[in-house]
Amino acid sequence: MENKPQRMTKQRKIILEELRKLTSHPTADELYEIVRERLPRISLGTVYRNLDVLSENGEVLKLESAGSQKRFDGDVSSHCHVRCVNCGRVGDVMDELPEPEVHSVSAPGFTITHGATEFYGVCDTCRDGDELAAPGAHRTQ
Amino acid sequence: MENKPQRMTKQRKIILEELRKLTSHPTADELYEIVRERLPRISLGTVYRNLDVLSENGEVLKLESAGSQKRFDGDVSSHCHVRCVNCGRVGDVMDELPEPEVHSVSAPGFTITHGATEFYGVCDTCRDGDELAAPGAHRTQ
DNA sequence: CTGGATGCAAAGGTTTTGCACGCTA
DNA sequence: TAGCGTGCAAAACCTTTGCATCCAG
Repeated sequence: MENKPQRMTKQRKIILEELRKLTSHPTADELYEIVRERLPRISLGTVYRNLDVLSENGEVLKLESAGSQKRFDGDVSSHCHVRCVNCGRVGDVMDELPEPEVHSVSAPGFTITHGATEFYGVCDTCRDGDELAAPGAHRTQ
Repeated sequence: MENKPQRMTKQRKIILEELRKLTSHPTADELYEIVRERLPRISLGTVYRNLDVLSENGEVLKLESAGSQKRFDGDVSSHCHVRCVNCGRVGDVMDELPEPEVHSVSAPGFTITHGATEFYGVCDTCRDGDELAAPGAHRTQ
């Protein structure tokens, strides 16, 4: 799970570059749109395949904890995330927090390997009330 | 987000009852199969619709943090979860943990409202190596 | 050269939705 | 009785995959 990818293709290189430029934790198709400006003929499938490979190699983070649509993070260093409960956008938490103590907790039927602290809230775009600016948003209630 | 549902139909009542009986944090279709034993003519769409209503009313928990398929929890009291990184199953952590301190953290562009500690690991079924018993599982590597 | 990677498009899995009818309050 | 809720099926949505071709090493 930490072995380097076999081939560094143009596509893989540019996907990685663009993801690392961003702090926005894009979804696969958001990244696809961005990469497409440099590689107009790239396909969405290629973006998905590369994000898979890169996350298995530990070069990017696949944020499972992000609701329906997966999001990706080019910053692999240990840090916490906030998620907008309205639109799903993910942000970085600036402060360093201690990793949850794994050895002190028990869960029947599970072998716990690690823990994470996650935050929830509302992003500025959603707080300011414009539903249009929140992609795929539908007001909760 | 905390108003009671307008009507307590047979379907809604039984869905809630069955979910509260379980500690397994089922997916919508797992719950559908269970409820179907009591209401053979119920539809999957109804299960989804009711889980939405019930979670908006705070009667059940919708566990967004569960990868591709969503899971639901009939136990609304504050407790932490473990997630199997192999098959996605969710379990309860027995120990009480302090809620992360929200006021001490900052995230640009976000208004943080609450935090949660989440754990990851492997469930017994996956540890024991039988891929067949893990629904939809595919070994990571 | 060779086998991993790509583009394309189709398939797959999960969740949502339109519609006519049913049933709770 | 009014109008929310239901069953059914189709649609929508996100992600994965098969295949012929391409290209990095």
